[in-house]
Amino acid sequence: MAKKAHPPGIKYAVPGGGERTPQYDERFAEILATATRIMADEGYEKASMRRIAAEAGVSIAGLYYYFRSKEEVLYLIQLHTFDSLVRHLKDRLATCTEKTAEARIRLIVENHLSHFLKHLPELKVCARELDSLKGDAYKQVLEKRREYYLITREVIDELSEGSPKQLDSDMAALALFGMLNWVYMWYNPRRHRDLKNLEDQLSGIFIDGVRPR
Amino acid sequence: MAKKAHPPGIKYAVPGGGERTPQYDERFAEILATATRIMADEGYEKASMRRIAAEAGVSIAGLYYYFRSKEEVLYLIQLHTFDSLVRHLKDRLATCTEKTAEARIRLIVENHLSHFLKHLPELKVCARELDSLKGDAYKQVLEKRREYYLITREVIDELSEGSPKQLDSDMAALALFGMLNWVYMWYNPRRHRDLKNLEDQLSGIFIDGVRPR
DNA sequence: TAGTTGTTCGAACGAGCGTTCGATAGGTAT
DNA sequence: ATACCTATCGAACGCTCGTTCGAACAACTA
Repeated sequence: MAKKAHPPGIKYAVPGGGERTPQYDERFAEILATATRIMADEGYEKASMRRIAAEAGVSIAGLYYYFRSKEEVLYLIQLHTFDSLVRHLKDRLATCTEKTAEARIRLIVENHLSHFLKHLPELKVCARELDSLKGDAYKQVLEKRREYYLITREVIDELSEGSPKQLDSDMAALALFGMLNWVYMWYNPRRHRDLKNLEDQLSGIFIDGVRPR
Repeated sequence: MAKKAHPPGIKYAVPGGGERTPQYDERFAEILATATRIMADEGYEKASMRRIAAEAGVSIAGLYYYFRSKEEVLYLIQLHTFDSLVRHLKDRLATCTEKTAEARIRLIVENHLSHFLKHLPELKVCARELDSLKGDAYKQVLEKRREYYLITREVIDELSEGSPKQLDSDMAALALFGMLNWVYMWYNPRRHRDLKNLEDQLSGIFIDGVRPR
């Protein structure tokens, strides 16, 4: 009968933990990409499993061979995206030769925005649907977000060291994420082709806003 | 029979344009407030007319005596909110004795955040559901948003005058709105009771980030 | 009193939703 | 040839959705 292809024993698949045959993984990734695009366009609630199935070229029942539920689809998008975001950031911070806090902030902004450009629908879904998950799935994603948040706040603390104004590094970090996550509301691939300029503008404002004079 | 209570001749009611009896207006406002709270909690798509009706103490059909459609409810929330936001801002800018650009930016931030505190659900709906409207309704709300945007950008231009760095005032304005509109994602009435501090932190970062040294 | 008008409602309609079930076809191993 | 495993599907279930219809009730007007 073979009804369940989902990895047994764990509630949800984790990145790199549920692989089967290469064909399975490829199809899985294809469908997930389609779902991400539709959820980015329409929002999580409005994106229907029927439409995801149709655009991915699979039947509705076929969809449930790869995913346990609609919520799991959203969970996987968010988990993969934040995981990849954090992993890249750690890599680049580790191999960064520049040791100044300013350079590190620029690296964080650059990492976030280049990820954003490369995975626009993913980041859009993550920014908009942060609160749509519940229970364990929410907590697991929150954990990844928190990791990202803590790394950033630490660099901000370093940057603002010795400043005469009493900067609240929590609020500063949230202000930075606000700038960065709001980008999906106005970013236009044609009008903002110069990614380097976008990075410089945003990190410039933030760094001068936080660093002591 | 008297089926239509909606103001005749215009597609949608405008603020101050569709008034009827005081009782009607009061009930209208009550229901709209309930709808706003639910849409802020659940999101536009997930907020059902049935739940809005139930929590407002009215039947489903009764709801449609006051509103033509669910989309009109969202439209009215956004229109009223942005209208009030812009109107207050203009008032305060006009009666502002301080003439420096810095003081004006602080005023914009203060106006935005105090509005935010006073109308938390409204601002939350506006920030999250900016793209959920279509057609004329979307355009009309966009017009109000644009007015708000232009006022802000002008003050930013003034503030950054004479700066050595080539600041893109469009991006700077969008960065500011990002900071401000993201607040609803992390703001906690208990943890951030000191509104003045929140205002100072955010305007401080932005002003020092934009102003020439 | 009879008629009009503003407000409210129960009940339903048609559509779409997420999800499940049992079956089927092809490949692989015994 | 038989048994099993993977991948896929058509069809349906039960439910909720936004919206509408015709009727009822109260209040005012002629």
